[in-house]
Amino acid sequence: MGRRKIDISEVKDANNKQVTFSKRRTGLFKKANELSIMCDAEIAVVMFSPGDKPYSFGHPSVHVVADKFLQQNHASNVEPESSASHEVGDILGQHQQLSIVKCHISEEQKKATELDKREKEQEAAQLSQYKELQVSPALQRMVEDYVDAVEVSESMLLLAEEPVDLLVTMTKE
Amino acid sequence: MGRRKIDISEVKDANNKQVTFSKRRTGLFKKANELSIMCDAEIAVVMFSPGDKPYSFGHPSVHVVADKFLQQNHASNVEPESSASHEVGDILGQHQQLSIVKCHISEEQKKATELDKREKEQEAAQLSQYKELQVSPALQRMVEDYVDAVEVSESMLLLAEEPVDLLVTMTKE
DNA sequence: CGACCTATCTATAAGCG
DNA sequence: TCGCTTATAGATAGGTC
Repeated sequence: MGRRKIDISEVKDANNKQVTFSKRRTGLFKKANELSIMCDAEIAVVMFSPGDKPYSFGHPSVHVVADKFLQQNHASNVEPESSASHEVGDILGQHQQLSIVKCHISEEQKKATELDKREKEQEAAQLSQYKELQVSPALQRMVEDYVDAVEVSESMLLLAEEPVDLLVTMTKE
Repeated sequence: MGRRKIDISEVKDANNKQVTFSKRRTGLFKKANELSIMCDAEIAVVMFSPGDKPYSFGHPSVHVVADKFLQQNHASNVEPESSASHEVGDILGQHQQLSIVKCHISEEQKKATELDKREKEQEAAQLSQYKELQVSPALQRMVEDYVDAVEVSESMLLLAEEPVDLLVTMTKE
Protein backbone atom coordinates (compact mmCIF):
# COMPACT_ATOMS: atom_id res chain seq x y z
CA MET A 1 0.00 0.00 0.00
CA GLY A 2 2.84 2.31 -0.64
CA ARG A 3 5.20 3.44 -3.30
CA ARG A 4 6.56 -0.06 -3.43
CA LYS A 5 5.62 -3.47 -2.20
CA ILE A 6 7.24 -4.67 0.98
CA ASP A 7 7.12 -8.10 2.51
CA ILE A 8 5.57 -8.61 5.89
CA SER A 9 8.68 -9.22 7.94
CA GLU A 10 10.20 -7.37 10.82
CA VAL A 11 11.35 -3.90 9.87
CA LYS A 12 15.01 -3.76 10.84
CA ASP A 13 15.59 -0.04 10.79
CA ALA A 14 14.53 1.14 14.22
CA ASN A 15 13.39 4.51 12.98
CA ASN A 16 11.41 3.08 10.13
CA LYS A 17 9.90 0.53 12.47
CA GLN A 18 8.61 3.31 14.64
CA VAL A 19 7.14 5.14 11.67
CA THR A 20 5.53 1.97 10.40
CA PHE A 21 4.10 1.26 13.82
CA SER A 22 2.55 4.69 14.10
CA LYS A 23 1.01 4.58 10.65
CA ARG A 24 -0.33 1.06 10.90
CA ARG A 25 -1.54 1.54 14.46
CA THR A 26 -3.59 4.47 13.27
CA GLY A 27 -4.88 2.41 10.39
CA LEU A 28 -5.76 -0.52 12.62
CA PHE A 29 -7.69 1.66 15.06
CA LYS A 30 -9.49 3.30 12.19
CA LYS A 31 -10.51 -0.08 10.81
CA ALA A 32 -11.61 -1.24 14.22
CA ASN A 33 -13.69 1.89 14.63
CA GLU A 34 -15.31 1.51 11.22
CA LEU A 35 -16.13 -2.11 11.91
CA SER A 36 -17.69 -1.27 15.25
CA ILE A 37 -19.84 1.36 13.58
CA MET A 38 -20.88 -0.48 10.45
CA CYS A 39 -21.68 -3.75 12.20
CA ASP A 40 -22.57 -2.39 15.61
CA ALA A 41 -19.96 -4.76 16.98
CA GLU A 42 -18.11 -4.52 20.24
CA ILE A 43 -14.36 -4.40 19.76
CA ALA A 44 -11.34 -4.03 21.98
CA VAL A 45 -7.75 -3.62 20.81
CA VAL A 46 -4.78 -3.40 23.10
CA MET A 47 -1.18 -3.20 21.94
CA PHE A 48 2.36 -2.36 22.88
CA SER A 49 4.68 -0.51 20.56
CA PRO A 50 8.22 -1.73 19.94
CA GLY A 51 9.13 0.85 22.57
CA ASP A 52 6.69 -0.87 24.88
CA LYS A 53 4.24 1.98 25.08
CA PRO A 54 0.60 0.98 25.60
CA TYR A 55 -2.17 1.85 23.17
CA SER A 56 -5.77 0.76 23.19
CA PHE A 57 -9.07 1.12 21.42
CA GLY A 58 -12.44 0.03 22.65
CA HIS A 59 -16.06 0.25 21.64
CA PRO A 60 -17.92 0.80 23.78
CA SER A 61 -14.85 0.25 25.94
CA VAL A 62 -12.07 -2.26 26.36
CA HIS A 63 -13.52 -3.17 29.72
CA VAL A 64 -17.00 -3.93 28.46
CA VAL A 65 -15.71 -6.09 25.63
CA ALA A 66 -13.16 -7.92 27.75
CA ASP A 67 -15.75 -8.53 30.41
CA LYS A 68 -18.25 -9.89 27.91
CA PHE A 69 -15.60 -12.03 26.31
CA LEU A 70 -14.95 -13.55 29.70
CA GLN A 71 -18.60 -14.17 30.42
CA GLN A 72 -19.09 -16.08 27.20
CA ASN A 73 -16.10 -18.21 27.92
CA HIS A 74 -17.67 -19.38 31.11
CA ALA A 75 -20.34 -21.06 29.02
CA SER A 76 -17.75 -22.87 26.94
CA ASN A 77 -15.33 -25.39 28.37
CA VAL A 78 -12.14 -25.44 26.37
CA GLU A 79 -8.74 -25.93 27.87
CA PRO A 80 -9.48 -24.18 31.16
CA GLU A 81 -5.98 -22.91 31.81
CA SER A 82 -5.52 -20.95 34.98
CA SER A 83 -2.93 -18.24 34.72
CA ALA A 84 -2.03 -15.17 36.69
CA SER A 85 -5.16 -13.43 37.84
CA HIS A 86 -5.91 -9.75 37.53
CA GLU A 87 -9.09 -7.81 37.47
CA VAL A 88 -10.36 -7.07 33.99
CA GLY A 89 -11.95 -3.97 35.35
CA ASP A 90 -8.52 -2.60 36.00
CA ILE A 91 -7.31 -3.05 32.48
CA LEU A 92 -8.87 0.11 31.28
CA GLY A 93 -10.24 1.37 34.55
CA GLN A 94 -6.86 2.40 35.84
CA HIS A 95 -5.65 3.42 32.45
CA GLN A 96 -5.96 6.88 31.07
CA GLN A 97 -9.16 7.01 29.08
CA LEU A 98 -11.23 9.34 26.97
CA SER A 99 -14.72 8.72 25.72
CA ILE A 100 -15.10 10.57 22.49
CA VAL A 101 -17.61 10.97 19.71
CA LYS A 102 -16.68 11.07 16.06
CA CYS A 103 -12.99 11.18 16.62
CA HIS A 104 -9.77 9.40 17.29
CA ILE A 105 -7.09 10.38 19.74
CA SER A 106 -3.56 10.08 18.44
CA GLU A 107 0.02 10.35 19.61
CA GLU A 108 1.28 13.30 21.57
CA GLN A 109 0.70 12.03 25.02
CA LYS A 110 3.15 11.49 27.77
CA LYS A 111 2.62 9.06 30.57
CA ALA A 112 0.19 10.19 33.21
CA THR A 113 3.04 10.27 35.68
CA GLU A 114 4.90 12.69 33.46
CA LEU A 115 2.02 15.05 32.95
CA ASP A 116 1.60 18.20 34.94
CA LYS A 117 -1.20 20.71 35.03
CA ARG A 118 0.32 22.94 32.41
CA GLU A 119 0.80 20.18 29.93
CA LYS A 120 -2.81 19.21 30.32
CA GLU A 121 -3.85 22.73 29.54
CA GLN A 122 -1.78 22.71 26.41
CA GLU A 123 -3.44 19.53 25.39
CA ALA A 124 -6.86 21.06 25.88
CA ALA A 125 -5.80 24.04 23.79
CA GLN A 126 -4.64 21.83 20.99
CA LEU A 127 -7.85 19.89 21.08
CA SER A 128 -9.96 23.00 20.86
CA GLN A 129 -8.58 23.58 17.39
CA TYR A 130 -10.60 20.68 16.17
CA LYS A 131 -13.77 21.41 18.04
CA GLU A 132 -14.95 23.76 15.33
CA LEU A 133 -14.85 21.05 12.74
CA GLN A 134 -17.63 18.59 13.27
CA VAL A 135 -17.30 17.36 16.76
CA SER A 136 -20.32 17.31 19.01
CA PRO A 137 -20.55 19.48 22.12
CA ALA A 138 -20.52 16.26 24.10
CA LEU A 139 -17.06 15.51 22.84
CA GLN A 140 -15.84 18.97 23.65
CA ARG A 141 -16.95 18.58 27.23
CA MET A 142 -15.33 15.20 27.55
CA VAL A 143 -12.19 16.43 25.97
CA GLU A 144 -11.96 19.34 28.33
CA ASP A 145 -12.27 17.07 31.30
CA TYR A 146 -9.85 14.60 29.92
CA VAL A 147 -6.54 14.43 31.65
CA ASP A 148 -4.28 12.70 29.19
CA ALA A 149 -5.39 13.30 25.65
CA VAL A 150 -3.25 15.65 23.65
CA GLU A 151 -4.28 15.68 20.07
CA VAL A 152 -7.28 14.69 18.06
CA SER A 153 -6.38 13.54 14.62
CA GLU A 154 -8.16 15.73 12.14
CA SER A 155 -8.12 13.04 9.51
CA MET A 156 -10.02 10.75 11.81
CA LEU A 157 -12.55 13.47 12.54
CA LEU A 158 -13.16 13.84 8.86
CA LEU A 159 -13.52 10.13 8.41
CA ALA A 160 -16.15 9.36 11.01
CA GLU A 161 -19.55 9.73 9.44
CA GLU A 162 -21.74 9.22 12.44
CA PRO A 163 -21.73 9.44 16.22
CA VAL A 164 -19.99 6.58 17.94
CA ASP A 165 -18.87 5.95 21.43
CA LEU A 166 -15.36 4.71 21.49
CA LEU A 167 -12.44 4.73 23.76
CA VAL A 168 -8.89 5.31 22.73
CA THR A 169 -5.95 5.56 25.04
CA MET A 170 -2.39 6.27 24.18
CA THR A 171 0.92 7.17 25.66
CA LYS A 172 3.54 9.17 23.88
CA GLU A 173 6.02 7.00 22.08
CA MET B 1 -12.53 -0.04 -0.91
CA GLY B 2 -15.11 -1.60 -3.13
CA ARG B 3 -16.94 -1.08 -6.33
CA ARG B 4 -18.49 2.01 -4.90
CA LYS B 5 -17.96 4.30 -1.98
CA ILE B 6 -20.02 3.70 1.12
CA ASP B 7 -20.24 5.87 4.18
CA ILE B 8 -19.19 4.52 7.53
CA SER B 9 -22.60 4.12 9.13
CA GLU B 10 -24.43 1.09 10.41
CA VAL B 11 -25.26 -1.33 7.66
CA LYS B 12 -29.00 -1.81 7.85
CA ASP B 13 -29.41 -4.95 5.80
CA ALA B 14 -28.81 -7.78 8.24
CA ASN B 15 -27.35 -10.05 5.62
CA ASN B 16 -25.03 -7.43 4.26
CA LYS B 17 -24.02 -6.52 7.77
CA GLN B 18 -22.93 -10.08 8.36
CA VAL B 19 -20.96 -10.16 5.13
CA THR B 20 -19.34 -6.85 5.95
CA PHE B 21 -18.46 -8.04 9.42
CA SER B 22 -16.81 -11.19 8.14
CA LYS B 23 -14.78 -9.40 5.52
CA ARG B 24 -13.66 -6.58 7.72
CA ARG B 25 -12.99 -8.83 10.67
CA THR B 26 -10.66 -10.84 8.49
CA GLY B 27 -9.03 -7.67 7.28
CA LEU B 28 -8.61 -6.33 10.79
CA PHE B 29 -6.98 -9.51 12.04
CA LYS B 30 -4.71 -9.55 9.06
CA LYS B 31 -3.64 -5.99 9.74
CA ALA B 32 -3.10 -6.75 13.40
CA ASN B 33 -0.98 -9.72 12.45
CA GLU B 34 1.10 -7.73 9.99
CA LEU B 35 1.67 -5.01 12.54
CA SER B 36 2.75 -7.50 15.18
CA ILE B 37 5.23 -9.01 12.74
CA MET B 38 6.65 -5.88 11.17
CA CYS B 39 7.04 -4.01 14.43
CA ASP B 40 7.47 -6.95 16.77
CA ALA B 41 4.61 -5.47 18.76
CA GLU B 42 2.29 -7.25 21.14
CA ILE B 43 -1.31 -6.95 20.11
CA ALA B 44 -4.62 -8.26 21.37
CA VAL B 45 -7.96 -7.86 19.62
CA VAL B 46 -11.25 -9.08 21.00
CA MET B 47 -14.61 -8.53 19.37
CA PHE B 48 -18.21 -9.60 19.22
CA SER B 49 -20.09 -9.93 15.96
CA PRO B 50 -23.55 -8.43 15.52
CA GLY B 51 -24.74 -11.94 16.30
CA ASP B 52 -22.72 -11.74 19.50
CA LYS B 53 -20.22 -14.38 18.59
CA PRO B 54 -16.74 -13.92 20.07
CA TYR B 55 -13.59 -13.55 17.99
CA SER B 56 -10.11 -12.75 19.10
CA PHE B 57 -6.57 -12.30 17.92
CA GLY B 58 -3.48 -12.12 20.04
CA HIS B 59 0.25 -11.95 19.62
CA PRO B 60 1.80 -13.60 21.43
CA SER B 61 -1.59 -14.08 23.09
CA VAL B 62 -4.48 -12.01 24.30
CA HIS B 63 -3.63 -13.00 27.83
CA VAL B 64 -0.03 -11.85 27.69
CA VAL B 65 -0.95 -8.52 26.19
CA ALA B 66 -3.85 -7.89 28.53
CA ASP B 67 -1.74 -8.82 31.49
CA LYS B 68 1.07 -6.53 30.44
CA PHE B 69 -1.37 -3.74 29.78
CA LEU B 70 -2.62 -4.11 33.31
CA GLN B 71 0.84 -4.14 34.80
CA GLN B 72 1.76 -0.88 33.16
CA ASN B 73 -1.40 0.72 34.41
CA HIS B 74 -0.40 -0.02 37.94
CA ALA B 75 2.46 2.41 37.47
CA SER B 76 0.11 5.13 36.31
CA ASN B 77 -2.63 6.53 38.48
CA VAL B 78 -5.45 7.84 36.40
CA GLU B 79 -9.09 7.63 37.37
CA PRO B 80 -8.84 4.40 39.33
CA GLU B 81 -12.35 3.15 38.64
CA SER B 82 -13.28 -0.11 40.25
CA SER B 83 -15.67 -2.15 38.18
CA ALA B 84 -16.71 -5.75 38.05
CA SER B 85 -13.70 -7.95 38.66
CA HIS B 86 -12.71 -10.90 36.60
CA GLU B 87 -9.47 -12.63 36.03
CA VAL B 88 -7.60 -11.54 32.97
CA GLY B 89 -6.13 -14.98 32.78
CA ASP B 90 -9.57 -16.30 32.03
CA ILE B 91 -10.14 -14.06 29.08
CA LEU B 92 -8.26 -16.25 26.69
CA GLY B 93 -7.33 -19.02 29.04
CA GLN B 94 -10.76 -20.52 29.07
CA HIS B 95 -11.41 -19.62 25.48
CA GLN B 96 -10.72 -21.88 22.60
CA GLN B 97 -7.27 -21.07 21.31
CA LEU B 98 -4.80 -22.03 18.65
CA SER B 99 -1.19 -20.99 18.49
CA ILE B 100 -0.19 -20.93 14.87
CA VAL B 101 2.73 -19.87 12.74
CA LYS B 102 2.43 -18.03 9.47
CA CYS B 103 -1.29 -18.27 9.25
CA HIS B 104 -4.67 -17.00 10.21
CA ILE B 105 -7.63 -19.07 11.29
CA SER B 106 -10.91 -18.03 9.78
CA GLU B 107 -14.59 -18.76 10.05
CA GLU B 108 -16.13 -22.20 10.04
CA GLN B 109 -16.01 -22.97 13.69
CA LYS B 110 -18.86 -23.90 15.95
CA LYS B 111 -18.90 -23.32 19.63
CA ALA B 112 -16.84 -25.74 21.64
CA THR B 113 -20.01 -26.99 23.24
CA GLU B 114 -21.35 -27.88 19.83
CA LEU B 115 -18.27 -29.70 18.65
CA ASP B 116 -17.98 -33.45 18.73
CA LYS B 117 -15.08 -35.73 17.95
CA ARG B 118 -16.05 -36.25 14.34
CA GLU B 119 -16.30 -32.58 13.55
CA LYS B 120 -12.86 -32.03 14.97
CA GLU B 121 -11.47 -34.71 12.72
CA GLN B 122 -13.02 -33.08 9.71
CA GLU B 123 -11.42 -29.86 10.71
CA ALA B 124 -8.05 -31.51 10.97
CA ALA B 125 -8.52 -32.98 7.53
CA GLN B 126 -9.34 -29.63 6.06
CA LEU B 127 -6.35 -28.09 7.72
CA SER B 128 -4.01 -30.72 6.34
CA GLN B 129 -4.74 -29.41 2.88
CA TYR B 130 -2.78 -26.31 3.69
CA LYS B 131 0.10 -27.97 5.43
CA GLU B 132 1.81 -28.63 2.13
CA LEU B 133 1.92 -25.00 1.27
CA GLN B 134 4.47 -23.22 3.38
CA VAL B 135 3.49 -23.81 6.94
CA SER B 136 6.10 -24.94 9.38
CA PRO B 137 5.99 -28.38 11.02
CA ALA B 138 5.41 -26.59 14.28
CA LEU B 139 2.15 -25.24 13.00
CA GLN B 140 1.08 -28.62 11.74
CA ARG B 141 1.59 -30.15 15.15
CA MET B 142 -0.29 -27.39 16.86
CA VAL B 143 -3.07 -27.58 14.37
CA GLU B 144 -3.44 -31.30 14.83
CA ASP B 145 -3.80 -30.91 18.53
CA TYR B 146 -6.15 -28.04 18.21
CA VAL B 147 -9.68 -28.71 19.25
CA ASP B 148 -11.69 -25.96 17.69
CA ALA B 149 -10.10 -24.66 14.54
CA VAL B 150 -11.79 -25.59 11.32
CA GLU B 151 -10.23 -23.82 8.45
CA VAL B 152 -7.00 -22.07 7.76
CA SER B 153 -7.36 -19.30 5.28
CA GLU B 154 -5.08 -20.00 2.37
CA SER B 155 -4.85 -16.36 1.47
CA MET B 156 -3.49 -15.60 4.89
CA LEU B 157 -0.99 -18.38 4.62
CA LEU B 158 0.30 -16.88 1.43
CA LEU B 159 0.52 -13.45 2.95
CA ALA B 160 2.58 -14.18 6.02
CA GLU B 161 6.24 -13.94 5.08
CA GLU B 162 7.87 -15.07 8.26
CA PRO B 163 7.24 -17.16 11.37
CA VAL B 164 5.12 -15.54 13.98
CA ASP B 165 3.38 -16.75 17.05
CA LEU B 166 -0.12 -15.57 17.19
CA LEU B 167 -3.39 -16.66 18.60
CA VAL B 168 -6.68 -16.52 16.87
CA THR B 169 -9.95 -17.81 18.21
CA MET B 170 -13.28 -17.84 16.55
CA THR B 171 -16.74 -19.22 16.85
CA LYS B 172 -18.94 -19.96 13.91
CA GLU B 173 -21.22 -17.06 13.09
C1' DC C 1 10.35 14.36 14.65
C1' DG C 2 5.60 15.17 12.86
C1' DA C 3 2.71 16.64 9.18
C1' DC C 4 1.86 16.30 4.44
C1' DC C 5 2.17 14.39 -0.34
C1' DT C 6 1.10 10.67 -3.98
C1' DA C 7 2.39 6.67 -6.48
C1' DT C 8 1.23 2.08 -5.41
C1' DC C 9 -0.35 -1.63 -3.15
C1' DT C 10 -4.41 -3.63 -0.56
C1' DA C 11 -8.85 -4.27 1.24
C1' DT C 12 -13.35 -4.82 -0.17
C1' DA C 13 -18.42 -3.58 -2.09
C1' DA C 14 -20.78 -5.57 -5.55
C1' DG C 15 -21.51 -9.18 -8.74
C1' DC C 16 -21.61 -13.86 -10.47
C1' DG C 17 -21.78 -18.97 -10.49
C1' DT D 1 -25.51 -19.15 2.03
C1' DC D 2 -20.95 -19.40 0.01
C1' DG D 3 -17.01 -18.68 -2.29
C1' DC D 4 -14.59 -16.32 -6.05
C1' DT D 5 -13.81 -12.20 -9.17
C1' DT D 6 -13.15 -7.46 -10.29
C1' DA D 7 -13.43 -2.58 -10.23
C1' DT D 8 -12.59 0.94 -6.82
C1' DA D 9 -12.03 3.16 -2.50
C1' DG D 10 -8.76 3.35 0.95
C1' DA D 11 -4.25 2.47 3.36
C1' DT D 12 0.49 3.40 3.33
C1' DA D 13 5.98 3.26 1.91
C1' DG D 14 9.05 6.46 0.79
C1' DG D 15 10.01 11.23 0.49
C1' DT D 16 9.79 16.18 1.34
C1' DC D 17 9.54 20.23 4.35
